[in-house]
Amino acid sequence: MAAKPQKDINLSTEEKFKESARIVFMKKGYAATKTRDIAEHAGLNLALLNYYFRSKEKLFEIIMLEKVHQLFNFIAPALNNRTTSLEEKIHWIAENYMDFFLTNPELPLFVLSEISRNPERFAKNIQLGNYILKSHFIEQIAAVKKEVNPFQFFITFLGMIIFPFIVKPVFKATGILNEQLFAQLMEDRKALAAKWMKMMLE
Amino acid sequence: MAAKPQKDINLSTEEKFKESARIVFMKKGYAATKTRDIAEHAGLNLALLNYYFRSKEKLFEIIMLEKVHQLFNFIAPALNNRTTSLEEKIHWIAENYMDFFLTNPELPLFVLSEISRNPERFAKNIQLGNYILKSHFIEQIAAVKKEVNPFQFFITFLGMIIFPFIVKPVFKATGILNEQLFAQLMEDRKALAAKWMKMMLE
DNA sequence: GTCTATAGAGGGATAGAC
DNA sequence: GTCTATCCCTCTATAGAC
Repeated sequence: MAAKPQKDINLSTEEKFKESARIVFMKKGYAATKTRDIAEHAGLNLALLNYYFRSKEKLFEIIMLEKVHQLFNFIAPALNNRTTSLEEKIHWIAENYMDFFLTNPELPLFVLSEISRNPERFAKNIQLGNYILKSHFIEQIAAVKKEVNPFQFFITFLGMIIFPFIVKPVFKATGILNEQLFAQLMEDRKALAAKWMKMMLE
Repeated sequence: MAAKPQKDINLSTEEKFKESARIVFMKKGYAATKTRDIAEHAGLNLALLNYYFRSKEKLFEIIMLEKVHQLFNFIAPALNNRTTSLEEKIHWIAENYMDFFLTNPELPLFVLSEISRNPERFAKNIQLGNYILKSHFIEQIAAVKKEVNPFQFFITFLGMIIFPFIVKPVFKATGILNEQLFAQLMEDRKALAAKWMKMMLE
């Protein structure tokens, strides 16, 4: 078996910067992040950041775009799988979205707050909106519940999964939650979200 | 009838600063806000900001505390009304929380993102956590659904109401939503959220 | 490619006149 | 209380040696 590549150590300088930028930007957001924070986190010289990325803004755009794509490219395809039934989709989404956010817990609040602070930057993504609105999942929902706007179900289902990750910091600060309890609740929530969603559509 | 007090015009200098600080901090967040932004928005001299509030940090703490209290002091009492049935609470909450956020649409994302960026500042609010966990609403939920942690229902119900306001900027940027459609969806959502919540508890 | 040194702008805060 | 002027530190970005 080949030697496991030593993570971080063998990364190129550029990759080390990006890796640190992901961590620091995600934690502090664009405005509160200093280029020095990123350079120090990476253990690299500050001047190199500008050598590789020209500016803080440019580096941020790279990371942000990457995170937005990571998020939407995971969420969107599941909605458009034309080979699965509505019930199958619901179970798959509840299970896999939850796992995705359990491994990327900071992603939703980061993306949502940065977009809301600077919406112009994302106005180009109009196709994404239609992609979701005209997805197979939405069609299937519309077919079983004609009276209600299917978007209402979609947003509720998404909220069941994502909202806990958004309010976690608050409940942690108030002492209601710790990481272990949260993980357990989210594990249980996979089945609950699927059950509730199906109930809403009956 | 007494003359209506002229809003804004007759405010004290201190109040004018606070009013502008609310708007600018809510829109940009702490880190991206410049004290000059606030002074300009208020049409006042920058030096006066420090005269009245000592520092940007102190002014922010005043606004932030005010917003957190506004949010939690609205949310919490409804949960502890011992004179209403579970069903009555559900209807009241769906209707009135929604109206509250319709008039304060930026509040949730502002409070949630600023707390998650600086959780230490709010570690003192431990009593709030227990206040919610031991609320009459949670007790009533636990009484009808013993198998599931009542917190799961609470977070879902809250998410049904708040989550749409958090993702609104994204869906606006992608062109799915405009303000008018959003308002209509939220109006419909009052009844839907109550119906779904009752369904989950049956 | 990587470093040191520093330019240059921005932004929080204060001194001091009125 | 309110103004002008300005201090001074921080932060982004670049020049230039190696």
